[in-house]
Amino acid sequence: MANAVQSYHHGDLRSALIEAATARLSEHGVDSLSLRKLAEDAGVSRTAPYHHFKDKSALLSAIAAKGFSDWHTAAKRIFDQENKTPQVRFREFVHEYIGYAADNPEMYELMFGRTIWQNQAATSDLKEVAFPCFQFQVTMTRYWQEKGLLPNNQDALRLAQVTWGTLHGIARLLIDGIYADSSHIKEMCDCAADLFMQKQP
Amino acid sequence: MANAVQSYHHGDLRSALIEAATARLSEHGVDSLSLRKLAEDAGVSRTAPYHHFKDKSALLSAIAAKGFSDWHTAAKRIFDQENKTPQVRFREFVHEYIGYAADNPEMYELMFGRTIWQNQAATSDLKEVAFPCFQFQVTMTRYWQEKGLLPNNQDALRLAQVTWGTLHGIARLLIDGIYADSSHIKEMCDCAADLFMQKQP
DNA sequence: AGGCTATGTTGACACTGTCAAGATAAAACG
DNA sequence: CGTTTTATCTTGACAGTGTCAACATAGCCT
Repeated sequence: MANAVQSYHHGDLRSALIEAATARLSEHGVDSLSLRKLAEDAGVSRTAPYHHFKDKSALLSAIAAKGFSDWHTAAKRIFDQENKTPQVRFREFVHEYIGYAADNPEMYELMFGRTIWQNQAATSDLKEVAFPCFQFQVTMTRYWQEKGLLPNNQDALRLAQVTWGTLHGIARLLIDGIYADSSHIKEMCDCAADLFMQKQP
Repeated sequence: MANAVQSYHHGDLRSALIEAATARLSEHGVDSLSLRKLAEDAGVSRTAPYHHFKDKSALLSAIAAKGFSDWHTAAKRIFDQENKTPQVRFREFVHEYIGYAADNPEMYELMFGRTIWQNQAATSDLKEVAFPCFQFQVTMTRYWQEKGLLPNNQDALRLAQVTWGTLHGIARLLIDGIYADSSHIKEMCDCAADLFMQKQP
């Protein structure tokens, strides 16, 4: 029953809420996301969402989970291009990562912001999607180490945390508009890639 | 009149608010900071703070400004130690930066979080303190380039954004508890420092 | 048919930031 | 000194928010 319009039971409120929230998120930001408004958008009463999500944080986690899943597949797509050299793919990955963050600032903020992670507030649901995503970063790092792009004498996990940290940090500086503006994204990405690959062209 | 206790006029409400807010910040986090509670703590009515701060964001900016000022002097202190080699100082700086963030997570979150920066919400007051702080990062980067620690063929600003981005990113991953926990801080710092200095010991 | 469960509703509560209007003290000025 | 201006603080009010409790409805299972 996907199209019930005016019945007592909505039919698929959970999906409707996530969809409305995702739309509102990218337009007005995570701070303007209120359960009550979302409920109104979906045409239900204020407390209806509580039958589908434990609380607001759980709704946000569900949205973020979708984001992680999407990003994970995007990352894999870049990483698996076998017709390109590891160097090229590495550089592409850097650009794509920052690009994703710059193009979806509110989603990125939600996914990697404290809102859903602090105080062990993360749903187990969320963790199940996010952790493989994090883990993939380590897998890629190990590969880049094997290919000689990154120093081989460092622990892969540690190195992954640092390289990812770099991308994460640049992304956040850009998103929050702190001493970095979006007109220099490409230069920053190349600078970071060069720095890591220890190859100054 | 610094010690008026029960008079109609508080005497130095502005300072009292900042002090109370700073204390509450490090204990309960920025999210639990409410103007009303702060006012109550200071023994004044709910709307009294509005005669000293345009709005909540202005109060937060004032606190952050203090944080930037403190950090700036700390950074200068490390950078100016002439009895140590640039290498040692660079490594120390990395450790100090992450250490500061790890020791004052809520303050760091406030200073470098979107709360006070988004939507051009930053007070000019705040900018005046924060920008020299950012600028100092560039100055240091240029110095490290001259000393051969960092690649000399990169634009100093760009390189500063990347190196600072790295520290910022690691700090945030740690603070938000995303795939990095505080028991490996030192290893992560050394890994980052090694990566930058292109010196694998 | 009857009951269980999922889902939706209204009412209520305790919060929040912020504005408007009035009260009071201190400072400035004649 | 008195008066007026200004800075500060107060109460009242409003529109929001997340969330709980109690109740209503509809669909599904036996």
